[in-house]
Amino acid sequence: MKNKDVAELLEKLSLLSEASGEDRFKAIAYRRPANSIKNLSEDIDEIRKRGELTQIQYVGEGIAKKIDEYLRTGKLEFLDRLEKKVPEGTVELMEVSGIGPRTAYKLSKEYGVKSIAQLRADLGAGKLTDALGETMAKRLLESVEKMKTGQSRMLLVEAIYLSRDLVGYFTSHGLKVDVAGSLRRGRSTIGDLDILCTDKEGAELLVGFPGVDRVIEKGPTRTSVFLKNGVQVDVRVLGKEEYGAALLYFTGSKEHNIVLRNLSIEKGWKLNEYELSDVKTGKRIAGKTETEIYQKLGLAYIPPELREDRGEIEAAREGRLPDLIDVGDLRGDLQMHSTWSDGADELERMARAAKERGYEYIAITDHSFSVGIANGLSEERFKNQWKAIDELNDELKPFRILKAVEAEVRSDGNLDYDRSFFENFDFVGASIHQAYRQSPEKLTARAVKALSHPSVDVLFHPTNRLIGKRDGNPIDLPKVIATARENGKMLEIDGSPMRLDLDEVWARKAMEEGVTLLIDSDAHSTGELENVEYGTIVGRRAWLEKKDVANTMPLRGLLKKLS
DNA sequence: GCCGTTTTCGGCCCGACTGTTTTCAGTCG
Repeated sequence: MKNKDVAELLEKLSLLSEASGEDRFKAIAYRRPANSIKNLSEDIDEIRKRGELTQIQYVGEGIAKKIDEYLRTGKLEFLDRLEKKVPEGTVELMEVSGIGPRTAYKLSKEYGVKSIAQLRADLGAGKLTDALGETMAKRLLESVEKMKTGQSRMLLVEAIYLSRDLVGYFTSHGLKVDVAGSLRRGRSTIGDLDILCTDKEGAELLVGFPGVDRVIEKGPTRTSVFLKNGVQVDVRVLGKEEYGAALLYFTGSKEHNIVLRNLSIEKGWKLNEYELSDVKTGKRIAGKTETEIYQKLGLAYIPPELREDRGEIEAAREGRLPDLIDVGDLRGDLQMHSTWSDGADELERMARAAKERGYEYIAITDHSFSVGIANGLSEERFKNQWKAIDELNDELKPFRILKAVEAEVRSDGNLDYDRSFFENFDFVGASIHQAYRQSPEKLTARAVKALSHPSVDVLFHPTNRLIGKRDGNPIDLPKVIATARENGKMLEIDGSPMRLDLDEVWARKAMEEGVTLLIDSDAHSTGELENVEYGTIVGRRAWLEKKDVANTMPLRGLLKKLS
């Protein structure tokens, strides 16, 4: 799958055209299709082979030709030419927060700064103060130092906890605030937090938040700070009549907003963070609520999780937005661990905590024996575990613990136990943890083989990614999805905050192909049972409805599906 | 470079904040 490479290629073209200072609209023209291509769930090379590249949103003849050349030859002559026009280091310098194309060009061309490392050294030695002025030089030094410490995006779960602290702080001072930005949309990683309020004190109050390290900027309607943990928080103050427009604007995504603005322009209107208004008369058309603005634009209300310019505008216009799944729809959780393998809490505690959450059932999916490091179970130990499960099931009726396993898919695609032994389980999930550095072909073959095993019900965390630590395994997901569909097997959205796997793009693809999904916690302690909340957010971003997710079914229906 | 039920040419999202090249360009979201 070359989609990511092609998207990066276009982003590079975008940065280079920006840096070369020719036409800033060209830069935009390269960036927009990069975004569409990232959201494709089909291999772009397949699209190329059918000669349909120009059907991708924002790809015209020019870009199609470039993509074609790149995919066929692995290079792009145009890129080489463009790179020669721009001084070495320009594009790299633009990665620094506070450096845009003009400053990057100036620094590389006139002051010979060739890299971020050199920028850091030169700034540290005070060499660039003449070029930038004292304030800018100081600011940029802070920027590059911050990059060095590797501060990047937070996990969704970290952002959720941090936002609770912030909201609590404002609430304790009598202010009502809303969190907008990518957190409201539920992205799997969050860069910074955007907080909205109608109270003028809001901007001032942020400065007094105990976690604040430094104020970046402070105006009457907008204040930005860095917290001690490196996270940027922005507070925006708005009037009550503007609040819906502001919420819409600051929730984004940027791409979604741009489409809304273009829609407004078509109608002779203008949309900004204050209102939807008529360009000619200047008269306000809407602004108090998001719903009102969508309505005036001829659209149904679009839930924040869908606002990514992935077809939601058309769906809203045609009245075919999905009725998104809610975490309360889940009646059980089909992946969790106990002290029988690598969990921190005993079977009984997990079961009682799950029952407490209101579940009708859970599956205890302790590891199979080849995952030695996770204390995987032998057949003998499983038999003992089942006795314990039977006793608990008697006690907790009608709540039901399913006898289950997270079965390791070994390097050759085989599972740990004989087929006859697997028949004792109510539910079997297969996972690839070991030997994940195999070739894409081997990894795909393993997943396909596991999904073809008669006892396997689901492939857990199909790509095995760990957000911020390692990319997903390079498996052929379209093939895995097709295999799951053909064999009537399920795929999982693992709610563990570092996994969230499948991600929203592939979960949506699986759903569209008719594959049933599971949303599980993969909890290793009772506290982690809440992971299903994060998994459900991914499910919502994947356009899933209740009917698309098996663990929304009542126990009886689920057992029927599993049999 | 892309796009078009007014357009195949002439547009391309919009505003806040900062620093300072004191009237606006650069950067960001």
